[in-house]
Amino acid sequence: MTHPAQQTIHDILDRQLTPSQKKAVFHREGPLLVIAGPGSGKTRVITCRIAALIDSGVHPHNICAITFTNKAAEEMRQRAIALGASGGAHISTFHSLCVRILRRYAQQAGINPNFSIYDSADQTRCIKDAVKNCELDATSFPPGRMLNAISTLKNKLITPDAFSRQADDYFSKTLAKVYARYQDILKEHNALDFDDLLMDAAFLLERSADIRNELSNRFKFLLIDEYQDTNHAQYRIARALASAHDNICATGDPDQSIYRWRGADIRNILAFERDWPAAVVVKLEENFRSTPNILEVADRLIAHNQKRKEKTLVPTRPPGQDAAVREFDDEADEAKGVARQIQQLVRKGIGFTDIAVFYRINAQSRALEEAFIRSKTPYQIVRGVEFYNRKEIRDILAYLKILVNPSDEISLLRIINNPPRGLGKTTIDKVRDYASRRGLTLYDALKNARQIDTIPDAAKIRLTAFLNMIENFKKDAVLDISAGENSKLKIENRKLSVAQLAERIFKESGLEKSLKEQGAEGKDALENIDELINAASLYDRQTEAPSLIDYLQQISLFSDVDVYDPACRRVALMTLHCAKGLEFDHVFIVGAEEGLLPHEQSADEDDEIEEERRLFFVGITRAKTTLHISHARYRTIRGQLLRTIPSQFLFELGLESSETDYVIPAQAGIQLSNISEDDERLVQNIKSKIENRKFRRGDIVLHKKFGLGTVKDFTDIGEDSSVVVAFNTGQVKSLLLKYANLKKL
DNA sequence: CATAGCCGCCTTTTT
DNA sequence: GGCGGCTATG
Repeated sequence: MTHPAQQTIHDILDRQLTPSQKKAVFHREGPLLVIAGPGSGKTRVITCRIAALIDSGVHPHNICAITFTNKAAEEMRQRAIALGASGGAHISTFHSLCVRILRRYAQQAGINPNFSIYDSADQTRCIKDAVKNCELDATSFPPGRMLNAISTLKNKLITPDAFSRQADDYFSKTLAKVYARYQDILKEHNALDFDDLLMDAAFLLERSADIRNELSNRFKFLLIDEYQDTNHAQYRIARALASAHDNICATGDPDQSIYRWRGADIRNILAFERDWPAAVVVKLEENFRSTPNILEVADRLIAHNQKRKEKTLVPTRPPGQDAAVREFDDEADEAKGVARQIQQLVRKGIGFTDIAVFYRINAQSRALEEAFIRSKTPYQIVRGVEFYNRKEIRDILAYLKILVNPSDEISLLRIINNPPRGLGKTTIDKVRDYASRRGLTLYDALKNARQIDTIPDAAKIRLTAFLNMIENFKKDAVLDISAGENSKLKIENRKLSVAQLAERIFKESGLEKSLKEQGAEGKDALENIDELINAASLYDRQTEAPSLIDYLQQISLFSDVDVYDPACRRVALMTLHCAKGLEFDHVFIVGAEEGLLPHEQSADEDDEIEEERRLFFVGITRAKTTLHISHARYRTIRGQLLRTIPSQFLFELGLESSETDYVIPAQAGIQLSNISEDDERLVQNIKSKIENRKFRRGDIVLHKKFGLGTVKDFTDIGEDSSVVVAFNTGQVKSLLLKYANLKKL
């Protein structure tokens, strides 16, 4: 029997795959480890493998592929279908898979299936409460540090109980208490954080042999991409899912492991053969992406990592241009330089889509953005979560979350008096107090508002009105997927789609009115809400069984790269972390300076430096044709102009330093432009910029917010210099120089 | 109870 | 130099 899929897959096999790629694609039963260097066609191997499995008679339903991002999952789905594989294979991230498992087996996992997923802002609120409840000082136990520590524990599947048993010093003991309280708070809110999704799923699978067997037998073939960046919880989940058959195929590259800080454990991939002794190992070392010039640079850099299995990148493309390292005065200059280079590429007929700029930290995007606007270079900043972090978006989403999960106190407190409806702190505190005395959730306490004696009648009426409004929204919502196929039916029964519901809430909650009253100020917000409603209606149309809870959980797992649109003709700007898995013809990496790349927070430990090096390696190996690396001599960090030191990685790439300047070894093949730059001129330039930061009485200055003004006083005490300005608006302000961004005219 | 204005915090990377 | 949170004031 020949069906089209078979034809296609054999075509690809014969014409396009290398022998080692074939070996991975057609490996049938048992564990398989694919160690794939950058640009080795790994993604294609995985999609071909999915197609080949289906082709050989495996039902798509029995295949589970796990990718690193939702974007990668979506792409893989489409590629597999393009190869002739019918849809139906489960392809998603670990987190999405865990959400599905936890919803399906909620009862056995001991959770309510309508759980909210808390992001870092929600987590911060909870941890602050937890620290407060433990009667601790927030300054000695800062929320960020606590959350980090808890996240690390969860990634290692250490429960509060287990941790409190092993805690021996004061900090650990305190942390154990906070961790336990934090978990209780989440439980009370019926919420899980990102790490809980993994931890709860892992424990569920390990505790219940039935569920483990059921899932392992459903997913007879398990494929895990980017295995080098899995954490311990994910490893345990993978092990459980493969337990019935050992048909686990892991792919990855230890040299591209860049998420150690998030709990990723490189030992997972290094120990794969120990965990699955029968594993067949396939190495893909040929690189089909980059020119030998680029690969040489990448190779030379990564060779400096000590803890590494030697691996070579075998180029297959003909030689091209050498990588260029450029030096600039400061970040504005650097951004301008990048924009100029891009214009040159474009003049040669290269499309904006084929160009990307990578940086270490998000804050670096600002200078680039300014330069791109000025040079009219179209760009897209790949930062997806930003949209969902906007105040107005979070507001609407909080209303939606309350509908599915009334226990979600964080969301409830966000909206109860937003827009203002006369429910201030005093009233809310009284309800909270009542709730905690009766052991009720805040939402249930609202239902009893009339019985709370301390609350004045007027406030009782407002509380009830709020509650009625929410209950009213709830009536029209398709909350649940448990209805499954019925949900389309429900929509016919005059239930509202997610988009319609969001729109109704926006109008009837008063949010729209309050934004409109703000006039121009609220204009952006109104547009954002429009965009949210559009995105929701896209969800409604593209999802088989749309439901509010599914929608909310999906967008909670939305990531930065998920917004990257290769089809829009713009230069892509993103962090090096986001760049993983992507490729571009022309790549710019900016800010190759000590403290930035490698980042100062990672400068202490060798392991951390090695990870920074891998991060740079990932960036370099995204480039197909040309690679441009740059650094600036001065950079403004937290409002201060600092002299920088070129990144040690530049020297490892083949740059050597003499006392005053850089010398390029002949064999290194790296061009250093701007080298003839007149140092005198540079110093003048920088000096005048610094000089610009000194003021005298009577100087006319321009401030972004307050406009023109006259300097009344200036105290020059270095970085904390302050300046007193009488603005033409009549206001007299004392401003800290390092933050004020005053322009001398 | 609402609002404006001030203080102090944080800034690495993200599912 | 932005933002949330707190406080003083209306």
